[in-house]
Amino acid sequence: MGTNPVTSSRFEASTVRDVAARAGVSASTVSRVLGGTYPVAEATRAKVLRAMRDLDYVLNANARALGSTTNKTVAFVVDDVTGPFYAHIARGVEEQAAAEGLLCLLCTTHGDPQRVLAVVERMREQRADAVVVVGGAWDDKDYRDRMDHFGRALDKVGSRLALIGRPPLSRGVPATVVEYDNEGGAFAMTSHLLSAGHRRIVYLGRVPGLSTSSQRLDGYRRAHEMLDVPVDPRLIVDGTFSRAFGYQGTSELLAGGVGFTALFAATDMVAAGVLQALRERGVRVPDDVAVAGYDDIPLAIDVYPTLTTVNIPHEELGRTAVRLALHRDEHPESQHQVLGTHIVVRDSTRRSGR
Amino acid sequence: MGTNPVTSSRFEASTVRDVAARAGVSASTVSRVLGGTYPVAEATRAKVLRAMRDLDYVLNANARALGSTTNKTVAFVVDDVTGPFYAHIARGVEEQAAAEGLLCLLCTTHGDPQRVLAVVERMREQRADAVVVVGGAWDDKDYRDRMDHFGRALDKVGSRLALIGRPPLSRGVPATVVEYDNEGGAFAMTSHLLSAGHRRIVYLGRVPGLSTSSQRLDGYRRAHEMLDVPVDPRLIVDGTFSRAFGYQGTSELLAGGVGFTALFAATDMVAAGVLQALRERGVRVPDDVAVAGYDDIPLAIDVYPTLTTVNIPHEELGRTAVRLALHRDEHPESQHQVLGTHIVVRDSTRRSGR
DNA sequence: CTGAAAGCGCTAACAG
DNA sequence: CTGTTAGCGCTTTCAG
Repeated sequence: MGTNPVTSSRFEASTVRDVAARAGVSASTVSRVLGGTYPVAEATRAKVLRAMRDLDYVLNANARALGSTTNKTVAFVVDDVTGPFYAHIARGVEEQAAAEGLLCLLCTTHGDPQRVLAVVERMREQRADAVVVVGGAWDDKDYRDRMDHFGRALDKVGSRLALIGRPPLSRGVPATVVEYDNEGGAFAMTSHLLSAGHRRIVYLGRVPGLSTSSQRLDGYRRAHEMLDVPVDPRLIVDGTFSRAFGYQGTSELLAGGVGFTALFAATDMVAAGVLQALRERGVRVPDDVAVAGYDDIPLAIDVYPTLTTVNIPHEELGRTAVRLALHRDEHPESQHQVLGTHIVVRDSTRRSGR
Repeated sequence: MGTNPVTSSRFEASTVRDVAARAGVSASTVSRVLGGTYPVAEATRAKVLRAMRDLDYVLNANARALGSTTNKTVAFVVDDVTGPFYAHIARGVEEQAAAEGLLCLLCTTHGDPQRVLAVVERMREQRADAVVVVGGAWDDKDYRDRMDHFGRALDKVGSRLALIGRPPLSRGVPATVVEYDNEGGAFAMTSHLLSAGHRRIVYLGRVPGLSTSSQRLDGYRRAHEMLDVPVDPRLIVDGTFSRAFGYQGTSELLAGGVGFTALFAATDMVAAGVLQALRERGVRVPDDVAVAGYDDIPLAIDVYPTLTTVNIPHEELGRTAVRLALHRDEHPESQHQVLGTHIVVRDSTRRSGR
């Protein structure tokens, strides 16, 4: 019974045929007990199982996938796994994939469109069951044409493009789209700020041409219109979704002399930079300036003060995208969904006095 | 040239044979231009390439993998992608895999040993080139036996077990191990605290039986011995690597009346909880209590005050593990490496006055 | 340089 | 219930 010491030579792995021979049955029978989905005499099955054990038989997934149309995998394509925003979506994707018995391939693109192309091509070769793409979408024609192409290309090999947090593609392009209510979240947050009496609210980190950004800004604007509060254009500051920009943008804002009592950061990461900049300049939050973020990543409760922000159902986005994409034939009508967002009020907008 | 509108029926994907027929050559020739690694007349190659384009030919990775021994994938097995600690290692793994032309499979186990077993089995079926496992290792025999088994089992199908941040397996078990200097980092940090004059340093979040934990505690102890500073056993507090424990453990400590001037948290996450608890009780950091963490995750610069911690080369761990595992035949001797750690001093231990 | 033929390991009709 | 017979799509000798 004792395991053999140190025998790490490269053995030929045993195959169905080897198992069949040892069990004294045919290869098909072995295949049948492997599949489990076919009647096999209990005695025979036992013999086969035993032979498998003895030979340490390992199924060859490639051989199985060949012949079938699917590879039992879903691909998750993202700029960078390192961002908490993406990491949580990744978890949802992985969990749903696992629940459906599929493996999850992780592909990063580092924002390089060229790499996205390569990745999609690679996934076609892999015959991935679904390809989930998440990350900012640019509102230009080139971009949409390319995504349209991906949708069709994947469909052609029986795979499926699934988009998270991006606007839908052209009509008729086969793809699954799961969005979250970007505009609504921004509207709710801005209303929260306005109803606390703020009249000069900075929107920090607009990224022209990025769908996520325009939607959030739309919400910001609509809330102002609702209450007939004019928006000073100088309050809307262009930038990027980064901590560094949050810091720098805030510093410049303070130096620039544009007055404001609240600051709505484009993302929580931006807000983290904002808080640091304010702290260094002795601006108190929320007493001097209220601060809000967007995304509700774990960081939001670790910064000081804890951050009021818009919650996005990260994991559910991932799970839903995978589920819809895999079961597209059963629910062809619900291939475009918009999940809800809601604000979470914490200390960065909660005023003690005044 | 206009793309055809909306034709999303399921076509039979074309095969090498289809391409061959259209190009007026044999399947082998097509295969040869696919491989690229064989002389083909320029004219022929052009014809073939053209036929591929016309037919939108897509290689079938499964068919290719069958026949060859490898699937061109490395698997990354982790408790939970969501933790920044793991996310950064994942990035290293993914990057190195991509650099070597391999795909990266993401598998999560949620700390369930049963799932690890299932995952490893699944990876054997996939014929993954390497299986990278990261996360705490338990110092018991059962655990080691199981990992030994995995190492051998993977080896048998031509794959490779790669461990990150875990102690090596039994002698002779084929596996790649990349550790980081846990003990050294803790030693350096504790020395830093001791040399600042602290004599009562809490170690918060010891997890009995977890290799990472014992190594860190060893470093803590060695630093004390070095300076002949006795360690009050009450200063070493058992717990878990979580934010929640950091908060709760600190609260109890403050209530318990055990005096201390510095607190070394087992991880940055724990430290985040510590800082919150201290702040709520009005204990000033670093003036009343200095706080240090371990891991140097991005969070460390977002908490207030910024956290002094031990840096771990996350990405390099991932990259190195993949590189070593894949090239094990070229460098059989260097299959166990220990990467360095170093402390990063920030505000949580930087005293202004006194 | 190119074609014909055989086979990777498994599954899926068809017959028994 | 079980064995036989064909492939799945690609690579790879082995001959031209």
